[in-house]
Amino acid sequence: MTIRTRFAPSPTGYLHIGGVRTALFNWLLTKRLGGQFVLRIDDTDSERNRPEALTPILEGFRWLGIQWDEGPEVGGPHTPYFQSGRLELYQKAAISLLEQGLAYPDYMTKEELDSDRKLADNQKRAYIHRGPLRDNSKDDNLIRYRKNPAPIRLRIPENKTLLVDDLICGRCVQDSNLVGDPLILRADGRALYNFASVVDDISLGITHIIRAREHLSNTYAQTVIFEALGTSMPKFAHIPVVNEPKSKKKLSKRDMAKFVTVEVRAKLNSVGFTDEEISNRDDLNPATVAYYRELGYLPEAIVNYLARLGWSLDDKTEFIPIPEMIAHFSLERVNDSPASFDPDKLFWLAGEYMKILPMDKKIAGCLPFLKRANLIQDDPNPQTRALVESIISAAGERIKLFSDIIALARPFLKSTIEIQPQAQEKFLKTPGTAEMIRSFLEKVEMANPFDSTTLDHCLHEFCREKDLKPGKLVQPIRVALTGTSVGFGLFDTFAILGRDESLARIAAAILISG
RNA sequence: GGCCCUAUCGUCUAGAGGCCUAGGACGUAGCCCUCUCAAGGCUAAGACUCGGGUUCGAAUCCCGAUAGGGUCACCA
Repeated sequence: MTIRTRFAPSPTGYLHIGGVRTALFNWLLTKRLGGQFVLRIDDTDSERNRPEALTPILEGFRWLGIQWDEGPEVGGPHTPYFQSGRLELYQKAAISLLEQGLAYPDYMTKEELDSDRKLADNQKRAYIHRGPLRDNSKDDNLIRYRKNPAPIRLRIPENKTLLVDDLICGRCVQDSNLVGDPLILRADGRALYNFASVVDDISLGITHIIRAREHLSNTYAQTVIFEALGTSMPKFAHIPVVNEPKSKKKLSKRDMAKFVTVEVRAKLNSVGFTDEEISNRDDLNPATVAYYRELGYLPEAIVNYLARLGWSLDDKTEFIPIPEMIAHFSLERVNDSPASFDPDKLFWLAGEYMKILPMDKKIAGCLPFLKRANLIQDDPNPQTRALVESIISAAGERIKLFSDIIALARPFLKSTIEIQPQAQEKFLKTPGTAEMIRSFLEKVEMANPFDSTTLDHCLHEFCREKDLKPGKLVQPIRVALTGTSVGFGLFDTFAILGRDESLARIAAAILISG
């Protein structure tokens, strides 16, 4: 029997980092063992459900390369893969439990429940719900329900030890007397997540349920449902949660707004997002995948990073391409304790993947960022493309994120450069600089051909003649050519700019300098 | 509060009783290389939560304390 796993997101409008990791572990195990990975949409809560909120999730997974074998848009033998389209299934299952006396209708009002809960709270004990009809005869319960439909609750058996054999947590036990009777179906026939989830897992033939640790305590009640529905238990693996950076708190979907700090906002601004867009889109947030995509992170880096968050290949390997990951992934090497999300390490990994990215892919990745920054046209002509290529090539390993191209390429794609005030002060305004640049300009004008080798030779010769350290000349020239004191090799810079533009910029700098 | 889970450098981790004077990685600091930056090379600081056992021997097993987290919804 092949394994079947699933990931069941609710359509929230964004793909959460923690969720992706859970999905990834499911996917990796499935690929490793050769089975099907199912995407199922948990949209039972109609209030929260917006159809357009699904697209970002699907797009996110596709971008990451995590392809589902069954689910929305790809279909499969168990269509539909939306819980909203499977309501009948849950209703049937709930009624069948009712008929067997394993569930009962509960006519308690919200007010009654609330006051019971409050009472328990005041007495500092856990509230364990037991509806009045749980021990009533099943026939009578059925008659009452038919006459007057009410919410249906599962009848948790008394004095039993509920057992979850977890692939990661080991054998976990819970006294059934400490588990309240969970609601499984609302009076209007809509199922609740914990019930719908089990019914679907059974109907979809899910063999391994890999999910976040926070679901472990739900699992005890779910084991009762599995048993009541007459199927064998799937294998459970409750993976540790992802914590906030440098924190012991869960990286939660609630309260995500706090991650949009001034630094985050500045990064988003720098790739062209307005403050308005940032506040209107809830996926422009470091807790979502879209954020990293918009900043130009390579998807492979995110997958690699997330896989290593809680899982390790061995005692030293950090860089693990996806095929390798699939070949070696195992639940045995998933850690037992929560892990904090570390943006710094993700950033480093993004750079590592960028280093090995072929040039054509690098160009393809950079172009959209240049367009968004209005540095090139929508449909760049061959000359522009060639220029961009030479810039990317000269930038080398300075590009870690695609968005890095914006700052790096700006001096070459704009006809007028802005000279940074500090750079101007430090490298152009110092005494004697104007004269030095002027005489260097005279020498450079003679350079023929105007290429790296000749210019390199020319500069070193000049420095020897004037008894100058190359650095003393290079920095002012760099500022003259690009407006900043950091950038790529000076001769690459000359070569990209070309003779005329280079000479013009140096001449302009002499005026500023002198 | 009840119940459950977890506990190695700031962070991610290796470690399944002797290979551990605890290894790697990110980050940090310093040095080297160098036309700046990036990359690269070298070096440094930096951890077994605490207390009891078990054992010839414990980061590793057991118990307890402590701390953190999760969960107790007509949310998913």
